[in-house]
Amino acid sequence: MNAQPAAPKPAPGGARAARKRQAVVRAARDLFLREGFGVGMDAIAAEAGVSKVTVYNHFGSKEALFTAVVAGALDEPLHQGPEGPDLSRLADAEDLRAALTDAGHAWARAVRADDEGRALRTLVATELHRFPELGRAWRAHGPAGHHPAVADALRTLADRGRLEIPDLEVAVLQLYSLLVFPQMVFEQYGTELDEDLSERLVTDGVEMFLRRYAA
Amino acid sequence: MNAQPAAPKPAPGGARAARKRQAVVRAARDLFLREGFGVGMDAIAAEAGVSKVTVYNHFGSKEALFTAVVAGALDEPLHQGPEGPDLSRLADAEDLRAALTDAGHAWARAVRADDEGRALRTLVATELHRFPELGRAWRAHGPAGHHPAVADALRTLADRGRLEIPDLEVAVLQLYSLLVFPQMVFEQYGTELDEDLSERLVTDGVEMFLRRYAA
DNA sequence: ATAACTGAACTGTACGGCACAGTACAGTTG
DNA sequence: CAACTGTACTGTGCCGTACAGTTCAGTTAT
Repeated sequence: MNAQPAAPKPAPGGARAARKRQAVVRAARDLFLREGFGVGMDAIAAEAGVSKVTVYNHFGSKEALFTAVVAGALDEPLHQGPEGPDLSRLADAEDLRAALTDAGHAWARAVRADDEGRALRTLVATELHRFPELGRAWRAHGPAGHHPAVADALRTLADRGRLEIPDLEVAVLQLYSLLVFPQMVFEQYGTELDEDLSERLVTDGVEMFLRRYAA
Repeated sequence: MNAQPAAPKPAPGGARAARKRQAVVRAARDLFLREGFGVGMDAIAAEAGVSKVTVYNHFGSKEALFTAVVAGALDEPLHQGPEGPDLSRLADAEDLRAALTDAGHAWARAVRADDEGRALRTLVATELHRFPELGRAWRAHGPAGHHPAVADALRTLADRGRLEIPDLEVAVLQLYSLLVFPQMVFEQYGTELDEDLSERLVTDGVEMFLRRYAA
């Protein structure tokens, strides 16, 4: 007698199973990001080098596969921010201007190089109304996710008397606005911000920020 | 003898035809924006109160309908910027800070209220690889579209000695970065920027801009 | 002017073809 | 023995078209 009469599906377990499952996840993520939710399951199975039945043995339906894969991609720390290390150095930097400029360039490069990030953003933005469950991970992936780390760095800088920040929340957003948002917005419009302009934006953005908040 | 043996389809002309056509366009735009390209032609025809054949008599295929409707929506001046008028006043304003703040609030409100604009952005961003023809209108709809007007306003202000702007292109982008981009980015992530924070962002953004560029 | 005529545009339904989600099953691999 | 494969199958949904009948706008005839 099954204690759970509505036993949906037992997910396969084992060494091979794990390998196949990972192959499916990778293929599904790539294709979903490139083609959107409209991609066929046959294509995913083929890309993964796997039978379609195997896909259905691991994930019970297309929607389950989609949410699992996308939620997983959103939670990967890679997309949360490969620019973490710079922040710890920022609070202790001697030359604050140089440190900020370096951080800005790192951010700009990260945003520009992150093709998967852009695809992920547009994909979730379009399918969000069909998969509301993704909302949580989605908002965590947004700018509010990086928020605390930058806020900490700025706060310690203010505590040490190197900056004078009346409204911390605003200052954090302004830093983002000057250094990363232009990259993100233009990237969404497919217009590549050329190297030179990007350079000028970062250095001048740092200048602007320091003129406002330097003690 | 038809001089054009490959006569594709003559689009219907006349008073009634124009009405029906407009009904189709409206319905298609609404449904495409709400549901994406996946919406069925039957649904569009039903929403327009029109037979499906009529749709195919006007636009020959689903893709043609899509490109026509979306390109039309992109070209509508409404989405190009309902904030035009403020710019002409900006150059002549006595109280520059107040004028900039007003303009910022107007922009913020416009971006926030423009649900169709957001839907349009995500829709085109997702389907752009399948309809490359939209690229032109798409980029014109982006921030580079408003660009010239703002650049003119800032240039005249600089010519009159009220601002000191070494790099006009950067200054324009910074103004956008501080006043509009935060709204756009958060809006894309579904996170509503609350009223108070938005207010502080605008006033403080203007402060920052003026401290950098005021003569 | 009113009635009859005319042709283009529109309607409703039904259908062909195709792609795709999900399943069944018999056989294979580790 | 559990997981995987390959193929073939069902069912469904949707694009695009065919066809037979109806509405509409304008022109001509009376």
